[in-house]
Amino acid sequence: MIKITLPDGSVREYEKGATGYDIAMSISEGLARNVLAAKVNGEVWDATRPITDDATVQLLTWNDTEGKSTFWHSSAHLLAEALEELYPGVKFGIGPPIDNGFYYDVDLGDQEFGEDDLEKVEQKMQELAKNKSEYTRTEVSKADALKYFEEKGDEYKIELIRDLEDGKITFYQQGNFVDLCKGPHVPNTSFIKAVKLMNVAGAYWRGDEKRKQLTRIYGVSFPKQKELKEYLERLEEAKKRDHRKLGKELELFTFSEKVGLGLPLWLPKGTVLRERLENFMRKAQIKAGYDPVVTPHIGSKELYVTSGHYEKYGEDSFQPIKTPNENEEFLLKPMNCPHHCEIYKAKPRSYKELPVRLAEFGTVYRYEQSGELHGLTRVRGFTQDDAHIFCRPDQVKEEFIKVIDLVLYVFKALGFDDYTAQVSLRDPENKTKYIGEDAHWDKAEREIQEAADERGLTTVTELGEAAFYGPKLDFMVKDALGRSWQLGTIQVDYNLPKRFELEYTGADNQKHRPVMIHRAPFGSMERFVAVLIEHCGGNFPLWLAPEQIAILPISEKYQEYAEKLHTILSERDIRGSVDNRDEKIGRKIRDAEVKKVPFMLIVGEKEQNEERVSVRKHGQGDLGSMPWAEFVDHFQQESALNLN
RNA sequence: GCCGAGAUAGCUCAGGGGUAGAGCGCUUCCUUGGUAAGGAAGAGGUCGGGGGUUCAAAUCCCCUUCUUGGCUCCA
Repeated sequence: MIKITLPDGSVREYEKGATGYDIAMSISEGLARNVLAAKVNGEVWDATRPITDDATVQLLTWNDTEGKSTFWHSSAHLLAEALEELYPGVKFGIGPPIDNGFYYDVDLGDQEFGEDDLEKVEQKMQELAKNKSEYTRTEVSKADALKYFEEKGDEYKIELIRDLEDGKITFYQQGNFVDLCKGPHVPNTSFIKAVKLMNVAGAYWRGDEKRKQLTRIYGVSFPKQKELKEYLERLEEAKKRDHRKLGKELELFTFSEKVGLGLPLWLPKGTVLRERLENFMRKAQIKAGYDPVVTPHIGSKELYVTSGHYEKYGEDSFQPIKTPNENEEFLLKPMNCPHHCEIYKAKPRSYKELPVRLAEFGTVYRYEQSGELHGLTRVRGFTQDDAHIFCRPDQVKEEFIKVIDLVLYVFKALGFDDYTAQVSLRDPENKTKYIGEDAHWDKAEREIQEAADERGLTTVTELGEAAFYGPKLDFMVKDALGRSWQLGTIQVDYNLPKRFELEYTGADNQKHRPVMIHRAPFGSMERFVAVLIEHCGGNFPLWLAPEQIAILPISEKYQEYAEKLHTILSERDIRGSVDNRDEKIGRKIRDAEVKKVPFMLIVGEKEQNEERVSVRKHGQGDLGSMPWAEFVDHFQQESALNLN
């Protein structure tokens, strides 16, 4: 007999070799039907794998993240089985579960595969699922594993096996399909009741663009048909919040082929929104001790040779522009920091004046691969809410913490509570990618982590994600479709001060080198606005709304009063317009609701005679009538709540 | 840049080898109204661009530009 400890702390005895499924059965049949896998001593196992020693066991169902990924992993195998039946000779790369479903990378040889083929594969998967084929696990020797795939002619699996340790290799088989896999899997294919293949994409083998591109098939699956339906509905809902769609509908921004790809044009309403945000940030920065500066959009090539950016990115950038006579080369600025370094150098600095914090809404231009451009989140010209802090080495951590506070203040003001703080460090395997001294890197990496800890941030650490000149702390936020974007960023840099020979005079009357911190709480105005649009679904906080009120006269008889109100409100910095179209009030209300205008002021005979307004709030309906002065008070209170 | 999908009226989209379609928007007229679409009429498109096949191409084929789902990249 063996002793099994369950998550509630209870201990039960079972026969040696009992499985997760057996344990579930002993609790309830309903649970047994839903068990997808079992976590045995912290490791996820098949629910059908015998447990031979005392263990702590947690049964995993669809409600557990690990249960879901087991389910999706098994679905990927089912996809592979279907593909093998439909496309004999297909070779397989990898087929893992992901956040929302699974994929399999396959090499279909000369056979063409497009989105039209997905349905056929989907049907085959459903057909195979009904066979209730068990996923069986076998341990194989490295030699046997290689032999199997050599005979099958699958060079990708062979490559994977070569990197594995003999004695730790397992195969899984369901139906006629055998795959190299460490598992675990759900007991059998009939668990998979609903499947949807989402799309096809190209993906380089092992993520290396120099290697062969495989066909990646993405799918999602569920234990119930209803859950698939709900998932697809949620996806539809999310698409309605897509900033590209709302940006067009709400007339915030546009693109023009003639202007160029990845170069956003801000429409009047989008500009109002952006300027509100900029002013908000300006105020916050002044309060935090920043000095605004302004620098040109271009800089001499020499500036970037000095900074090291030219060496690193010169080839992959917009190419230099030249003066007609002297042939001097200038670059569109891809960064603001070199300019700011020169501002720092404009006069001798004393340790007493540090930290110097130079802030600029600096527009930069970077060549991004055409396939990577995406709405406002990935563009070729964008404005950073940039600033560079020049401080003494002993001030780094304190300054870092102050910047974290600023970022958190901004996020809080805008209701961004669902973000991830990511500490991006060097790839320890590949230090040549980075410039600067080891000791500096180590100190900076340590200080970033300490600063994050002191502010209670939950962080994830990513190796190899650091900038080439220093480690950073990034704030990542997901868009409507679950894609992760970097917003705020804070980066320590020991490199540029050295390259630009920045100095300050210390208390010892000696020259010392300052440390630079690059930081941008929004990141870029473009990306931030994109994520903000999706975050609030186009229903902006009152202080940001491009149009805060719509004045709606019942008929043209009350237009004069409506115009008078408009003037009164404008004088009080309330943004809005009069809808004087020849339409009924119901229509005007509908249109203002669709445009997501926060307040509608309906004025007719009663209101005109008594100097009142009937107030209607977006999404809430009629709030009744009040004297216009009372509305102004109410409005100003509400818009002031948001720190602006 | 690479793989897949797409581009038809201002917007959202249907159609598909033989006279270019709908809804919304726009213009004009009627209507002067009370909390999410009043009525009528009208204007508006070389079907992204170029080439080919055909008696005939928006439709089929090739090239190209842009958009888009991914991959790679991202100072």
